[in-house]
Amino acid sequence: MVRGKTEMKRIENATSRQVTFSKRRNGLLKKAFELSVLCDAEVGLVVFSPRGRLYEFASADSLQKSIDRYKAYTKDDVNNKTVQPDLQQVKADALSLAKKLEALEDSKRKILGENLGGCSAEELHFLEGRIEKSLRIIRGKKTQLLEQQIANLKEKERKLLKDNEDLRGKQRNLEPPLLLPPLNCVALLQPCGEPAPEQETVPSEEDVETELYIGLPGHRCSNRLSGQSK
Amino acid sequence: MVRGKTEMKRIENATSRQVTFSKRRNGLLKKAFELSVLCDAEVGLVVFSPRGRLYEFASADSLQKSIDRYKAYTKDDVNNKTVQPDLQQVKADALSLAKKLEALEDSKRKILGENLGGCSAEELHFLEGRIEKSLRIIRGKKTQLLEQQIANLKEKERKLLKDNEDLRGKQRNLEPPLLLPPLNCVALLQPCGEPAPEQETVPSEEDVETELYIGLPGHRCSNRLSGQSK
DNA sequence: AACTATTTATAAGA
DNA sequence: TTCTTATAAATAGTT
Repeated sequence: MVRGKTEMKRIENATSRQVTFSKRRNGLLKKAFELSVLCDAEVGLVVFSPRGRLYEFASADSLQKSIDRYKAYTKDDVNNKTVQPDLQQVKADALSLAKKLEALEDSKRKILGENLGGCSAEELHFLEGRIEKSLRIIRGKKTQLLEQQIANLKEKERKLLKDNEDLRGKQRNLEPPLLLPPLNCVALLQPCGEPAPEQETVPSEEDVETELYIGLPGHRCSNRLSGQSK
Repeated sequence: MVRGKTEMKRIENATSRQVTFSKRRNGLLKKAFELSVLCDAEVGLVVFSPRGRLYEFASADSLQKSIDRYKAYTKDDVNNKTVQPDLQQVKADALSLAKKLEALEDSKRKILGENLGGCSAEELHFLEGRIEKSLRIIRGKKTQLLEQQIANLKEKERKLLKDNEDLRGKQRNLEPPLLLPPLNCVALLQPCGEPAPEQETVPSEEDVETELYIGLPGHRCSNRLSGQSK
């Protein structure tokens, strides 16, 4: 918000995070209060600091009252207490996971070139090597994938060309040629707008194409028409 | 807050109150979100408009989760002042952590070029860019670090050379010169007495300066000496 | 909803 | 933590 916009992501430095938390928590509580007073709204707010401390605000008599109203509003009271298997174990698990997570996050950040503050030259050198290797692998994979795509496309193209060839062959057998070039302008324009299937033929005469561009600016039926002209 | 501070009391005009409610509600929700992201805090917020409509925000998986945590927190506080999160909470936390961990591990693997099986070409391209950027950052940091080391070493070298020089100077004072080239050199060299090794005497006409350069190749005392020679 | 003059909030530094 | 300060954000009143 100040001295350069702050990125909307977790503040890495623990101290600034704590300071910012204090300030913004106060700001938020204040805003909540103001909203409730100015606009006569009921506001309930809970904030848990990263270290588990609770801060709350309620414009109603109590936060519980707002919670109850919330429950009533969402009309569910899923508040059942089940058995308590060993809590200690689960807590230990969670703690361990949290530690792993933090270590992993740190590692990832370093790999991505963030938060390199405490790195020695050796560490940086190691990272560099690791990342160069990764880059080679990724590029290789990418190239491979793209080549595969290209191969697929070529194969498709080949098939389509073959199909076209076959179709053209059949059509020649069915339709004997009707018209000759100079006359075909009239015949050409008439059928435009009718959804004939895609056909492609080799345009042998230059005048045909020219004729068509002028006749139908913007919606050249050239494919179909030149096809039929044959 | 603008065009004259607004009094902190209910806005009487119903329309302004409604408008202000909209604006400030959004502001409050935004602030709540920012606090949770920037400071890694758990925030739960409910707002009921004067007409009873509900607006809510929760940084946790659900607002219910934050409410539960609130309950657990306050209950513990009442009971024994010890933060003892309930089992459900801890289990949910552990589950959530485990999921995050898995996602992060996967992400890191991909960044390191492992496990690229399911990646699309776009994804690979993105990874590539990300990693190139990282490589640039890391290399930059490394270069910077190495340059710093070099600078430090040079500084040390400079100091050592100076110390040497000083030591040499002192020594000259202690040991009267053994060789007495031209007369004027006697006076000159006395304060600059030298332990033999690098002493060459090539007395010539413009002797003084020449004399000195030769005497201390590389670390000319010329300043001091030539100063004296004047 | 958009604008804009001001007030607030707040990041960084002391 | 608290104060200061420069600057980004929020927003009251207006259109």
